[in-house]
Amino acid sequence: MPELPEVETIARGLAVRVAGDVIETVWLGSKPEPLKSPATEIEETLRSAKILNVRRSGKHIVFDLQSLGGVTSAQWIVHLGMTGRLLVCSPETEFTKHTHAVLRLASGRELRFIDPRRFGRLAVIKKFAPPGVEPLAVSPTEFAALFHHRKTPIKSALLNQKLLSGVGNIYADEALFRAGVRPRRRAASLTGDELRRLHKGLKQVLQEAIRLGGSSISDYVDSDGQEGFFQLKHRVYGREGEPCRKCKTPIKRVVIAGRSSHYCPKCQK
DNA sequence: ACTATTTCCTGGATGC
DNA sequence: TGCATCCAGGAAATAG
Repeated sequence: MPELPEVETIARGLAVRVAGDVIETVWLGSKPEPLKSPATEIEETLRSAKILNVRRSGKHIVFDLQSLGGVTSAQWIVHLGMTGRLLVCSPETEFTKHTHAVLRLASGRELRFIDPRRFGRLAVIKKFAPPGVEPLAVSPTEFAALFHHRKTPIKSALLNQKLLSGVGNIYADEALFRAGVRPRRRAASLTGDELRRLHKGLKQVLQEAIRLGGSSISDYVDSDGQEGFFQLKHRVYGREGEPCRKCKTPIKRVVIAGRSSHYCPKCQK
């Protein structure tokens, strides 16, 4: 389940592999396609475009494109959803089920979009702007202001992409543990000190996860097929009933807004 | 303007 | 063993 660190890892890997390459042909699978822009618009924008760069914005992968003559620029936006993958491979590689898009590159390779659960989305746009602020770039003051007067549980607020772009279920739980704050606490009820700890904890957990190549839960792998290792460092996520790494109290799991949330009842207030 | 709930989607895990 | 049911969750849509 790609969140910010996983998307960052994938985007970095893709940048190394396909930046500078040119998209020759575009194939989009039969309906229902996971498209946010009309299929013809995606085809026209991608065909004959040069990939200048690949990067992450929130949970989105942004391909910076330039038309062959260098006349126009555009962006191809890929959201991986839960199970989306972008694979760089040779044309001989066997076609796996749930392949929704195939780009033939001038280098002779293919860039394939595969997504069994079809929560992923493809779009083209002139200039992408994420809905919220970047968790790794936001200042402590800006961060605190996001939660001012919000009655929703802090866990839900962290997941709200209009506030912060890129935080998902794993890293929200992990950041709350590091801050010592329970997920059900109303966002507005957090003290200045708790907000500072949450801001610091979130940044730390995201940066450490990026360093370890993300968390490999279910079938996540990066663009090289490599697994991440951050799942070994999880302190609460997926550890219901297991002892807290700090105080040995069994980790609790509750459901908040339909999302499972994990916390230590002793370390988090 | 917010907040909460439902829906989409498939594969793997679980239960009888 | 086999079949049915449940569960995972990002984000959009819907309801309150």
